[in-house]
Amino acid sequence: MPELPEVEVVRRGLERWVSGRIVADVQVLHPRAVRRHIAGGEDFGAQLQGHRVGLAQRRGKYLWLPLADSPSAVLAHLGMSGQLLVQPLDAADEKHLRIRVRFSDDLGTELRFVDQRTFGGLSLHGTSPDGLPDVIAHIARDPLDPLFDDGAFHDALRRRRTTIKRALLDQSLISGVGNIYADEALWRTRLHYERPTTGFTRPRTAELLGHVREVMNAALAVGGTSFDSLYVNVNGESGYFDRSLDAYGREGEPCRRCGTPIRRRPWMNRSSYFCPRCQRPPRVAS
DNA sequence: CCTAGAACCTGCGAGC
DNA sequence: TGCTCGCAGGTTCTAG
Repeated sequence: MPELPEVEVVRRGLERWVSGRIVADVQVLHPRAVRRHIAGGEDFGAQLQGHRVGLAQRRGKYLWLPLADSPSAVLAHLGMSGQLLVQPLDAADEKHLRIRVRFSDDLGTELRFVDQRTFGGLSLHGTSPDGLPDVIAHIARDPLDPLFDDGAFHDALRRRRTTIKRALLDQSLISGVGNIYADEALWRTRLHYERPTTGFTRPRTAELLGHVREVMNAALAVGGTSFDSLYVNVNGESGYFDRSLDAYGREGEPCRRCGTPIRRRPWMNRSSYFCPRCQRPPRVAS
């Protein structure tokens, strides 16, 4: 489910409720949840035991917990339906509870990875000197990262022979953008999702990036309050979804700029939402 | 090398 | 009621 803003909310929750604690015990309840940990669930738990968790980090939609005393980290991806929850020890197990992590303190809470569709998962990996888990070296910086290079992104965009929404979802070009925020940023920029990237001008790229950042920051501002409790709740519903979306999920509803009904088009096994008047398709679109 | 499409899962709501 | 179909916010592998 989650895109960058939701994952960042989770990261903050982990930093507050999990960082600094020492792992006592790990239970892997579904093998698919650790499939990226090649050595398997037993090994995953054994490797974590006794280690102190460092400050939670994030790049794009990936987040990780460095082990304070080793050059490795627990990498997490929420996939489509993943949640990381901090729950009281005696709370009933969630239906789709996949991994449980207990700590050697008396705070009375544990970390749970819950995931219905099992596209997400946890795994342990070595980290490079800058702290990045080695398996996500190909993931680009995200647009909220101060070191994101707008000029390099523009150049890479023009080099690609593809269309703009595909490029926005390509995590090796720019990370953290998913289907919702792609549609939202494109609506704000008045760009059709099938616009070829080749002809992008510098100002157009700059405008698009500006809107990507705006929509993410807006979502972050709303969702950022939901972790201020005992629970690290990711379950999406940052509150932003219901109220503030201009394009995504609004098929048939009037465009907030021009009143034209928003359209939904099947696209890459999912959907694209756009205003047919504000976001004109390219002339030679297929 | 690059790009487009399928595959990986489970559950929910709509329609018959 | 119960079945099938379409749909869900992601990533990765493979075929061309």
